[in-house]
Amino acid sequence: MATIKDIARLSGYSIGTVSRVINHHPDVSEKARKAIEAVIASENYKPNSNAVQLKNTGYSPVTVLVKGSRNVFFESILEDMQKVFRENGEEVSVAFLDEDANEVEAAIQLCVQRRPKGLIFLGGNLNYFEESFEKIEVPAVLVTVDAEEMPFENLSSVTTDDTKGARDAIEYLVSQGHERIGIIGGSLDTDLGQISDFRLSGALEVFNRQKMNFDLDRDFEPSKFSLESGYEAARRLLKKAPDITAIFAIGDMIALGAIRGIVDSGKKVPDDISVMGYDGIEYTRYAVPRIATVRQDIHELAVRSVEDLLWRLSYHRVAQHFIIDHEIIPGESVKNIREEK
Amino acid sequence: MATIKDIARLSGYSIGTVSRVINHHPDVSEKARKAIEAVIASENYKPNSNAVQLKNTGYSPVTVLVKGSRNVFFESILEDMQKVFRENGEEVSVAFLDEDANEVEAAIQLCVQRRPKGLIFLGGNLNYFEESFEKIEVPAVLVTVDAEEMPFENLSSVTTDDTKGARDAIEYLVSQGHERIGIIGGSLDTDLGQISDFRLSGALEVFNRQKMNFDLDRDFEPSKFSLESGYEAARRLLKKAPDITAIFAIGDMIALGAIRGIVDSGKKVPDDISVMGYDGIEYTRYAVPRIATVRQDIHELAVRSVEDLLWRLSYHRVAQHFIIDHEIIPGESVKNIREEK
DNA sequence: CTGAAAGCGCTTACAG
DNA sequence: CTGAAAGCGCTTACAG
Repeated sequence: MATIKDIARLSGYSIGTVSRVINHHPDVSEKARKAIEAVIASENYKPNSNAVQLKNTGYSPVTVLVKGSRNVFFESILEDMQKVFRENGEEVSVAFLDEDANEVEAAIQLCVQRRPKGLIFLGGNLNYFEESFEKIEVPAVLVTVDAEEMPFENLSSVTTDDTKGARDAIEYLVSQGHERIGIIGGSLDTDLGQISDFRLSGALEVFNRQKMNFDLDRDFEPSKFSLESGYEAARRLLKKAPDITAIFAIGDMIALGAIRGIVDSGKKVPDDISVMGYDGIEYTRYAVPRIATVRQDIHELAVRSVEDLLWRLSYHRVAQHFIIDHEIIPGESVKNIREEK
Repeated sequence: MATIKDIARLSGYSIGTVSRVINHHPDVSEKARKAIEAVIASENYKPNSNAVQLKNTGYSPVTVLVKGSRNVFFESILEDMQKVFRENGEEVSVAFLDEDANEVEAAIQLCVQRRPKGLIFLGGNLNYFEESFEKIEVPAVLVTVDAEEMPFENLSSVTTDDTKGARDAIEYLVSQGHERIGIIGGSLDTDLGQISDFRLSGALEVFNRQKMNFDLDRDFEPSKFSLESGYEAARRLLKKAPDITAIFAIGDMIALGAIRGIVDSGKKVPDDISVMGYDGIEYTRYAVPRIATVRQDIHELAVRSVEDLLWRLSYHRVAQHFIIDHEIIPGESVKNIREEK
């Protein structure tokens, strides 16, 4: 494996000069540059990144911390992020965490060991950030949770407005004539810190404002963002609240599991129960029935996050907080029951 | 950020001794070990991995190269792999490639730049391996494609028998009374090198052996492993071959897309058209209808691959080739049309 | 514009 | 059992 020394020897220049052409320093003669580039090409030489990083104050590539490894929505964003990194010639490293891991502690560990030059959190819990993000010094972006209220100068965030998205979802169901609506997803025993908390609270807002009949004990079932969990939750919910006409699942994976749960309870979607999801993963457009959902702009979430980080890596920009649009996508899974009444 | 120098200074020992306790060398006095470990703990010190790797002949963590970034089946395997790595205290790095990228060239690049100590290929094309795998010197495992025939001593493989799996799938459809079967997935214009090629050829074997009515031009449609591609392929296939009673989609994602395509063509699954998938991703068990598929043992694929690599990293074992079981999972998406005749 | 030299944080023979 | 020193592959002032 060729090293910088080999290139120096072969080209007849010193390793210092070789290093300069590698790093595109201006102070190199055209002649030297040409000669050295030729040798680099013929040897198929690439700098050993360990050595490079050791010198460059020890910075390794940006790391994306993905919270929840079977999360199709996150995976879609991740895919787009990688494209943007690639286009900009930046390496990325990806680490997957459990859905209920403490991502900030994991990031601190990672900073100590590998010294990434930047971090992207795909999913996160604000409570963990509040507790210990101060120990992180590199530029970071929190994606899908708003960090505007956090007092950190090195933490940007890119999100949709989950509270409003959930409000819109419930209002959409109401507009279709639904008055008894159940909710699946998230949990009640956490402080306001995660996506699910915001979506839940948005939904509750509408119920309160419109003085709708909604009882947390009866009309709500907690669920993780998984098919299995959505399935079980739907079955439990139907037993507790047999009179609901619609279910708002706060994630599309939950909605998919819920639909199977509803069917296995002997009911039909949407004839007996309408189902609305959240996120807008690709599969909602192919399911039978097609699933109504709150679509987030996945591409925009990815591009904004990566570009913000890249800018801050190169220039001393301050962290920013972006809100990305969402949109209600009607679908076959929600029935308009207005006329029936 | 504490360095080994700080630990040496604080503990009163030399950096050499500190290094020895970090790496669990035997030749350290109990007293020194205790003292140094205490300082390490109190400083929350972790070795800078760039420096470590620079020295250790420059080896960075194992890298998993995932071919196709929206591949739910691969993602499930990846998840299990990460668990096994974690249990064994090994770091992993993940890189995603396009479905039709040349994974071997990508790996060569990666070896030059980052010097991973081992590689796992999640998906791959044997033709690329044949062309250039010889340039790779670290231990590697190819997962989901059999490399038994390849002449490489540092390449293990862990697969199911895709040819046989496809044979079993077709035989299952035949046992349910289907005689006119269409196939979606893969392509015709490649040499035998990828998963899709093996599955396709397994299916064709049965058609030939049983002298069934099957015409590649009429009864086959190429497709990538995606919802969209499966959808389009199913619609085209139904136009060309309106008399088929079943479709074998050589991947579950293709099957899911195909079902929507069938429905949008005005037909019902399974009443008009039965659909059989391949892989056994979680969602097949939650879809409506539940999807009949060839289930691969995802957990076993993951565990075998990682354990084989870890063994070979520590001991000079030779590469091995494992065949993992598969099993036909009946499902609501396939109708038994025997009695109808 | 170029080279010689110091140093990034670590490991590992080599002495003792 | 321990320390001093060389060296991994690179970058970057410092001279010239």
